[in-house]
Amino acid sequence: MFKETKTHEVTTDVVIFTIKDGKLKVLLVKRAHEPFKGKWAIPGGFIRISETIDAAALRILKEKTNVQNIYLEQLYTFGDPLRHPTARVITCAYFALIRSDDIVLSFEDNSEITEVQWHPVYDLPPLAFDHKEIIEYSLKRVRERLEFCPIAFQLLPEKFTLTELQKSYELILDKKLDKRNFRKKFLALSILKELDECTKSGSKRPARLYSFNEITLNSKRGHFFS
Amino acid sequence: MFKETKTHEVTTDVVIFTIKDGKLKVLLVKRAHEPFKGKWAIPGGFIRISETIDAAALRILKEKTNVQNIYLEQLYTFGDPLRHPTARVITCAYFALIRSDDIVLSFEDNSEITEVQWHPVYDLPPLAFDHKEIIEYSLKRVRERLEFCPIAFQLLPEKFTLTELQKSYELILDKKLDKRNFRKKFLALSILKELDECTKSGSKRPARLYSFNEITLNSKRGHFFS
DNA sequence: AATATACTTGTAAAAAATACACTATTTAAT
DNA sequence: ATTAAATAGTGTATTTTTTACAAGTATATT
Repeated sequence: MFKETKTHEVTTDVVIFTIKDGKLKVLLVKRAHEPFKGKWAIPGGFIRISETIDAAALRILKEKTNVQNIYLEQLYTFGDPLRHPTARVITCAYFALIRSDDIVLSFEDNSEITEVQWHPVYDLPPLAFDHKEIIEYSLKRVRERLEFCPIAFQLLPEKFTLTELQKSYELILDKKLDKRNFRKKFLALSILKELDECTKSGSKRPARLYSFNEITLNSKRGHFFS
Repeated sequence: MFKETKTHEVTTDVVIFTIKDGKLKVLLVKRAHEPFKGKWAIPGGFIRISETIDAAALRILKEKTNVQNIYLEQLYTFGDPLRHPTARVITCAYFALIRSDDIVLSFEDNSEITEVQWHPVYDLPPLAFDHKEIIEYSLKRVRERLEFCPIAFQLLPEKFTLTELQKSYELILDKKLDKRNFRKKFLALSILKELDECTKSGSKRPARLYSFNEITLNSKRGHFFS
């Protein structure tokens, strides 16, 4: 199919999750050019020759969201020769979790992209390349991580209620959890700091606010220790 | 450090584990050329332009061990620009578990390699590139897998005793396990088939032989279901 | 004051993990 | 034939973890 002399191109694609409007969403960009012109895709780009892969993924993330210092983990490297219709492109995929609040989506005008937007992960448009598979696999990985490591806090604001925390778990795992058991388990982990504040009662009974203690995330297959 | 026009090279390296002489070992090759001439390294090679990454890893594995149909899982992609002293080489690392018995190590004469040998994983020689890190990370991953998935059977012969199975766990986890609890847990999993045979008493009391029921391994982050 | 809504809390049962010591079968030596 | 040495095999009690499950509390609205 390809001449053996042709070289590989190496990219990184970043699946960026957030919670917004009570839904779990991923960031997608609309492609300006062929292949897959007009189709939605995960943000990505070429890895520069003197840049680590992590740095490339961070750069992509920052270009689109202007966010730094977030949880970013290498997911898997996808390299089927047929994944790109006209070239051999190996992509090292990452996933990230961010709070969507204080984020302004952006893209350079002269770019490969005509739009940037959050899409509900359980209701995605048709995607370019193998990006559907990459997102599904990301979701699987995030769920695995959640079992061992409270990475969901990356999706929450600094101060949050236990109900919000539980909701983020439910969105990711896509199932209901028992409220009392959830709270019991989390409080036992002693990674939560109970604050002296409550929600300013948007309505109804105010809820206690919590924040996370500093925890150490090891981003290369992040397990955590408090 | 590199001109941005220079292209990446993409390789795959495979950490191959086995149990031999009562020790957990990895397969290393001695490099014939610079860089790291004469140093031991994990077997690896370039990914061909129309080959999947999995296929490339299998090819490397087969070249050195002539083994096929074994557990092979993508580990991580290492891409520090400084990991190779003179080029930008991104490597997609895999690990594999094989039985060393019926294996004849081999390498082509006109090759990059002057020797192929098993080395105890807890007593490694100095290694080329970042291969020490890659092996350490493999070991971490194998241990993680072992918690959920009895991949250790890949290291055992067709028929084995429970003591041999336990020993393989102890070698990988590098700690002693309780004999009764180990047996209880494994028998409860009902993935073992008790055979009507016993060891032909090399000495002492003969031990019951078992084999594994067919289990499905999902090699892309293999979990298993019996 | 009554009502609606979301917040908070505890206990009992089941399941899983752990700790722990003796008997059984064989070979080799006397 | 008896004994010693080596490895195989087995069960129970305790602790820990997970699960299931329902009623009272604080605030805002009417």
